[in-house]
Amino acid sequence: METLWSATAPVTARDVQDALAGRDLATTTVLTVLGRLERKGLVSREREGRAHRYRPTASREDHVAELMRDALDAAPDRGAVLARFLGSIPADERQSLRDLLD
Amino acid sequence: METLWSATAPVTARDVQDALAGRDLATTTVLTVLGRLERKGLVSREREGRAHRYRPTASREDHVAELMRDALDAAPDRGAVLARFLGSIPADERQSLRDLLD
DNA sequence: TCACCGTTCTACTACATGTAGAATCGCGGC
DNA sequence: GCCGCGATTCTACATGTAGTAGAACGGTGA
Repeated sequence: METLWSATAPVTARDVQDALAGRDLATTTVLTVLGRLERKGLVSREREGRAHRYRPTASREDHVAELMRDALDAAPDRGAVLARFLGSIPADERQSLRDLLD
Repeated sequence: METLWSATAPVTARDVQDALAGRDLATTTVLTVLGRLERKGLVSREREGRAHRYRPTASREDHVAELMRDALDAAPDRGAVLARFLGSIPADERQSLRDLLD
């Protein structure tokens, strides 16, 4: 996912493999993982000639925000969770939140 | 974890088993799970006679808040995540956040 | 037509989780 | 002093997911 998110345009499996050259992965490994990510709805793909181009279905930021909401949804007392969450982040981020809320 | 969080006082394995009577679990099953939760630091226990009493190490709210932070920490652009997060929760919760920030 | 690239199918390892039997350990009653 | 019984520990099996990759297949350009 990091590779897809870092790319500015939809990438091919080959691109991903090249981007992860340090890990020396087989082509099929990359394809398998991309296929699983597609099954999970994290990426979509479109045919381009013989190959496919893969793109994330959501930005990294949207994805993380969704994870945060999923966590929040797991608690009955959402207000209490939010209070504790606010208490656990740096003060300057609390300020950012204030700004964002205006 | 839900059972432990719902309890007002530390509980024994037997208590958990009774609370989950609908699932008809073997005693050892409950003990195994409690042991694994302890290994992961989610519960602590103290001896009481022949048995142990288990308690969550964090409240459900603290736990969920921590999950939210863990998610947030996975993103490079925290501000962007927070912005999207705010946009994805109900308006009245945004208001709660404003109140909490004061 | 044939080699090759990308894809699909299948498979193996490692690990987490849900479940539970077998073995053990210690305390209260006889 | 010994025994039974409840609580614990150890071990084990099934299932699901993630990481990895080989084998087989299908279309396209030379």
